[in-house]
Parts: sequence; C-alpha cells; structure tokens
Amino acid sequence: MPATDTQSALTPRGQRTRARLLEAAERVIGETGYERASIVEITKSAGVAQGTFYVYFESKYAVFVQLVDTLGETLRQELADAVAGLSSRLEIETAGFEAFLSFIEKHPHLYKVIRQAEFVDEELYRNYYVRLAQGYAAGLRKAMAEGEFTQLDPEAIAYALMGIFDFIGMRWVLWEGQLPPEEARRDVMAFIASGLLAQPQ
Amino acid sequence: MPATDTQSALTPRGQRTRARLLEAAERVIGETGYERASIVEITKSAGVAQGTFYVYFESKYAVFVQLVDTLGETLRQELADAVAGLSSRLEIETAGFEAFLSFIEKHPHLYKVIRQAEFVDEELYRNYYVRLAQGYAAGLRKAMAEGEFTQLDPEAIAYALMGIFDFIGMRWVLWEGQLPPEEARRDVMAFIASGLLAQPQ
Amino acid sequence: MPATDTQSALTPRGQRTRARLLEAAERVIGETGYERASIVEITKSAGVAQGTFYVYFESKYAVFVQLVDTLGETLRQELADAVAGLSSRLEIETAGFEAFLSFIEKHPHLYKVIRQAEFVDEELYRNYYVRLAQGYAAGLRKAMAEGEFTQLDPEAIAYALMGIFDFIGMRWVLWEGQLPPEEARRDVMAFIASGLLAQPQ
Amino acid sequence: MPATDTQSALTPRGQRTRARLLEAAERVIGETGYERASIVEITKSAGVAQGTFYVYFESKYAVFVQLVDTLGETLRQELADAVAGLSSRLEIETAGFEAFLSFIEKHPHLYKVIRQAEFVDEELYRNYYVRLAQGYAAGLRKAMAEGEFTQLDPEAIAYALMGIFDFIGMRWVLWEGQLPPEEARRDVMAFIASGLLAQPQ
DNA sequence: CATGAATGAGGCTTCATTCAT
DNA sequence: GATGAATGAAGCCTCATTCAT
Repeated sequence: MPATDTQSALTPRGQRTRARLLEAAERVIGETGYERASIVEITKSAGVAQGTFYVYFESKYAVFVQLVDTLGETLRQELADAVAGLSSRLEIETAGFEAFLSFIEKHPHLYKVIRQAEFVDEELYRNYYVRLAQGYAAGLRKAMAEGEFTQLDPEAIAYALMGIFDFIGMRWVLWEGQLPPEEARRDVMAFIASGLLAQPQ
Repeated sequence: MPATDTQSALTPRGQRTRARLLEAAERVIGETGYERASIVEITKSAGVAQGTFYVYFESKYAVFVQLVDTLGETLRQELADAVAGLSSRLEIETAGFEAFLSFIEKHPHLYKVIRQAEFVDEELYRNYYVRLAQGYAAGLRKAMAEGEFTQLDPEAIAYALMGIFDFIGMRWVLWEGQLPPEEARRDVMAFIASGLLAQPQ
Repeated sequence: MPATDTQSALTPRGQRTRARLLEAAERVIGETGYERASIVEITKSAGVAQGTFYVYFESKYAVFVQLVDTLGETLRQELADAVAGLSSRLEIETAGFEAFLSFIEKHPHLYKVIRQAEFVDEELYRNYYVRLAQGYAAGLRKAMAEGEFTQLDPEAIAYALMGIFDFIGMRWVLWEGQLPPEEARRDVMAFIASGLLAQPQ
Repeated sequence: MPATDTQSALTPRGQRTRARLLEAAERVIGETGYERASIVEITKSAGVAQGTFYVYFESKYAVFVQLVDTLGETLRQELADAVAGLSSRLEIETAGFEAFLSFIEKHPHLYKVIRQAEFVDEELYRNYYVRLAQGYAAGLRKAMAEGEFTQLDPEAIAYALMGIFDFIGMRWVLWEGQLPPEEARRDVMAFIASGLLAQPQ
C-alpha cells in the first residue's frame, strides 16, 4: 500500500519529507549501526511521526539499500569528476585518492554505511566493491597496456589500492575526523607510484 | 553473578562445554553477525540449553570480547612464528602476508568477528588495529633506519600495508574461500617491495 | 526511547489506555506484589498487548514509582480535605484517622503498594513516611505549643500514631475488608487522646 | 530425596553447614528481599556449593518459612524472658518495648524477613501477628480485669501497641541502625502509659 | 556430604510494522 | 500526506531446581 520507492509522483512537500528521512537514516545508521538504529530514532531525528517512515520506504532494509546505492553513485560521480581531463594514470591515482578522502570527510556517516553492509546484505556489499574494482582494474589495465606501469594482475592491484585507501581513510578521516597529514598522503602516494613500477619477478 | 569467565576451577566437563560454546559463538557470530546472532542459535549450535551459556559467559557481549581477544592473540602469535628467524624485511613481509592469508583461511569466522567490532564496540576495534599497526610500524621504522627501505611515514605505510592485506584477504579468502592465485600473490608482493623503495618526492 | 511518561500530547484514546494500564498495575501489583506481578499479567488485565505497556511507561519500576507518588498525593489530599476547617487537634486526629481508614478501604491495592516499596526502593519508601511524619509532627508541635497537649517528642509521637493507624488499618481494612468496628475505633481514639495528655515523667 | 527439614539425624558437620546456610539466608533475604535473594547468593554467602542448599532445604520457600518461624520463636522467647518476674503491666510494657527494640537491633535482617512475608505468604504473615496479638491481648485483658487499666477493646489496643513498636523500631533501629534516643523512648512510654488509662468515652 | 554443571521456564524489554484517523 | 497508537514476535538474561559424580 505505502512506500513510494521511486521519487515519482511526490508533491514538493513529500519530497522534502522523504529527503529528511533519508538524511536522518544516514546519520542514525552511520552512527549507531544498522541493527541498533531504530525507526523511532530515525523518525525522531527527521522530525516526523513514526508512521511517516512507511509512507516513503517499504522497510528499514529498503532505506539501507537506498543509502548504499546513493553512496555508490555519489562516490563514483565524485571520483569521475575529480579525474576528468587527467591523462596520466599517476595523476588520476593521486586525484582519486584526494577525492576519496574528501568524500569520506564530507560523508562519514554514508561511508560507514557501506562498511555495515557486510553484515546486513553481503551481496550488496560485494557488489559495491566488485563494481568499484572493475572500473579500477580497467583503468589500470589500460595504463599497463600503454606501458605506463609494469604488467601486474590488475584485479589484485585494484583491491590492493582500494585497501590502502580504505585503511588510510579509516585511520585518519573516520578516527581522527580530518584528512591525513600532508606527509602521510605524500608518502602513501610515493609508495603507490613506486609500487606500480615494480619489476615483475 | 555466575559466569566463570576465568578458566579456573572448571572440571574437564565444564572446559569442554565452554570450548564448545566458544566455537559455536565464533561460528554463529562470524556467519550471521553479532546482532543477528542469537543466544538461542549459539547454544543450539553448541548442543546445550540456553541457560548454559550464562554459566560460562556473562553476556553475549562478553563472548564477543573474548573472541576478539583470542583473535588478536592467535594472529599475533602466528605472525610472530611465521617470521621468526627471518632477517630481511622483505622476507618478513612476504612470510607475514602468507601467514596472514592462511590464518584467515583457517579461521574465516574468527576473522569476520573483528570486522564487526567496528559496530559493536569501536574502541575494541580500534585497539585491535592500533596495536597491530604499532608493531608493524616499529618493524618498518627499523628497516628504514637500517637503509633497507626508503624513509617514509611508518604509520601511514603500516596502515597502507594492512589495508592491502585486508582487502586481498577479503577478496579471495573470504569471498572465494581459497588463497589468492599464485600470480596475484606474487604481483602484490612485487608491488609492495617496489613501493617500499619509493624515491622520496 | 518511547514511554510518554508525561501526559502531554496524548490523544483521548491514549489517555484511556494509559489509565487502564495504571489501574491494572495497581490491581496486579497490589494483589501479587511487585516482584510477582508480571507485565504480561498487567497488560492482560488491562486488555492490551504486552508491548503497549512500554508505549506508556518506561519500565515496570517506573509504574511502581508512579503508583507510589499517586498514593502519596491522593492520601495527603484526602487527609487535608478531611481536616480542613477543624481547629482542635483532637478533632483533627479523629477526622484524620477516619479519613485514613476510608482511604485504605477505597484503595486497598494502592495502599498495599507502598508497603512493598520497602523492598523495591527503600528510599522511595522512607520518603513517603518521612514526608508524612514531618507534616504530622508539625501539627503536633503546634498543638503542644498551644498547650493542647503535653510536650512530648513530636517526631516519636508522630511515628507512634502512624504505627497505630497502620496496624489498625492492616488488621481490619486489609485483612477483613471492612472498617474496624465502632467500638475499636472509639477505644483507639480514646487511647490516643489520653496518651497525648501524658504527664511528662 | 534430599531436604532434611528436621535437624534429626544430622552429623555435626551437617549441622554446621545447615546453620551456615540459615544464617546466610537470613542475611541475604533480609538485605535484598525474598524475591531478589538468589540461591546462588545465599550459598556463596554461606561458602558452600549451590547444590548443597537442597541437601538441607526443600526449596527457597522452605527456608523462608523456617526463618519466619525462628523469628517468631526467638522473639517470643526474648520477650518472655524480659518480662519474667515483673508483675505490673506497665513495667511489663516498658520491658517488652525495650526487649523488642534490642531484638531488632540484634537481628535487623531477621526482622526484615517478617515484613516481607506479607508478599511471600500472606497467611504466614498474618499468623505471626495474630499469634503475637493474641498473647498481647490476653495480657492486656488481664490487666484491665484487675483494674490496672481502663477497659478498652483489648485486640484493638494490642494492634495499636504493636503498631507503635513496629514504627518506632523501623524509624530508629532499621533506618538509623541504633536505638531511639532516650527522650523518644521515654515519651513514647509516657504516651502509652497515659493512653492505657484513658477514660472511656 | 558435598559439589558444580546443566536445565528450561519465564520475565523484562525492544522494535519493525500495521492501521485507523 | 501525516500521525501516533497498538501490536506481537523475538531477544537477552535470571534463577530455582535437578542430577551425576
């Protein structure tokens, strides 16, 4: 009966309410975790009544999926914007790293959402990374083909790089609430740049 | 009031029961996640009555902490054993990587437990990584001091390396249920080895 | 998180439900005692689902406190009304005695609630009596100062009088379900009246 | 199978264990209340294993009854001893009052036990008071017949006096942990003495 | 005599969801 | 569109009691 999962056919007022709920869900789920986050808390945080939640979302799980999707789209978009026009893979790598870190900084709650997915819906979680990794690996493969880097297993390197970014983001942005110090960022990039030029063994 | 959290004064029978419960908790929590894992499920899986759980553990949370501690200790021990006697940092790195992967392979449930801690008890989670990182950074610092590697921010590099291992482990061991293919392992290590020789920028 | 403990913003329907729950709690706790009274029993007696209890009260303990508070207020109010306009302390004493007995008769469950407080929350229990005794002692002190009675330790006498009323109320109203026979009431009052004129020793 | 409720046929060691359990039960039940008092707590406090409890008592309820019985007997005995040889009712009253207070002082836990009985087993509770009141009323009746006091309803007066003692004992001995100040005791006795000489109205 | 492991019923509380207004 | 009352399943935990040793 309820649950207008597509934004279609929503009055402006409805759109505002829906947006407020989504923000609140991001905040609350990001802070307390999916399981501990209650609909009561989300609606309270959004300033609406409990029942209103179900006017816009089919279930708690549905918002979660919505959030993960939003995360993926937003992140991919921001990364694409950040590297648009760059040609050297190393520049791309650096710009992507910076964009990723500032994305987490701007949306720490949203970023924590994806980390939860592992225990809420593993497929959702994998898809997020698989998709990210595929794009990543494609870029690497191209750069390797063009001789910019050594030929290394692109998928493995993609996951390695994502791991680096993830842990650096966790250590400084999530835990410290700020970007890593200049020195750390520079050394990590130097490490990556040099790594990508590895001599095959 | 009950809960014999110390192994002291447990009859052999009691020790067996406690061990069965711990295994069951590892399995169930690892598979379904902390929040979704119920005491009913754990005790059923251990083949004991519900109340028996509380004879050995103070609470659901308490077993969780127990598991995380066990994980930390076991992993640190296995890593230490794996690299004992090696002198070159690169050998240590390689051996540690292999040991880490085979640890996850042997204890996939246990390894998933730590990933949950982020949402169960963030401090526990951080401590786990902070402690690991400290040891790691110390080793790197020493190798750098001895000129084996370029001087880079040891903490940042430690987190970067942990991130690599974590994601590679996730991608192949957790998702595929097996060690990464030989090629992937070799290329990742080549990447790391070369990265550690980065020219400072 | 829920629990609208303040009556604010309750729809008429909500107010009715809350009132039914409060009555049921009074009945069940009064009859079976705080510890033996279960939420299941209370909600069943109120004709609502178990969860509904927690829409209106934070916990079992919270209703208990609510009941004790209500008891105190109602009793003090009824006593005040009963003695309003009377000037002689003896008349006040008599009227208070009668009012107290008929209060218990009307609210036997509520009265039994306070007797439990001793084992549920001793502070709550003491406060109830301390407060009652203070008002009582103040009245006695005044009457003594005006020479209506002998000068005796007002606090001790206040507790003595409360003890009398309590035990008489217990013996006849609680145990017999009816007011003490005329003769008993008269003799108890004669005892008190004469006692208050004791010659200091 | 177990439960040697009569002390018969107990080895000396058994008698000691039983006594320790009884003391522990008095302490724990007196402090935390019957319902909150757990067998675990009692046995721990007695320094024996959980199962040992059921070697000596049929159930938790059984010890409780045992304690109430002990209380009644001990108190009646001490009161009897205190007034033995006294002939004037007033002396008896005074000595009884003092004996009662010092009994509570020596056995505060035991005394709190009886107060709980109201919610554990109302009949037990009533019997305790009924029995006490009967003896009391008999003494009063006799004194009245002999003209020592005014003729007043003996049962009502007995309950009134018990109420006084109970509340004075509660206020000072239970709450303060010490006997009421000299002045309070004297004034209460003066009040009683004078009350007993009331002119019938 | 004594132990301590094991049980399972039952209690309090939470919370996603439904529904009538 | 929005509300908030109501639901009931399910979860964690406690504890009196039993039993094999």
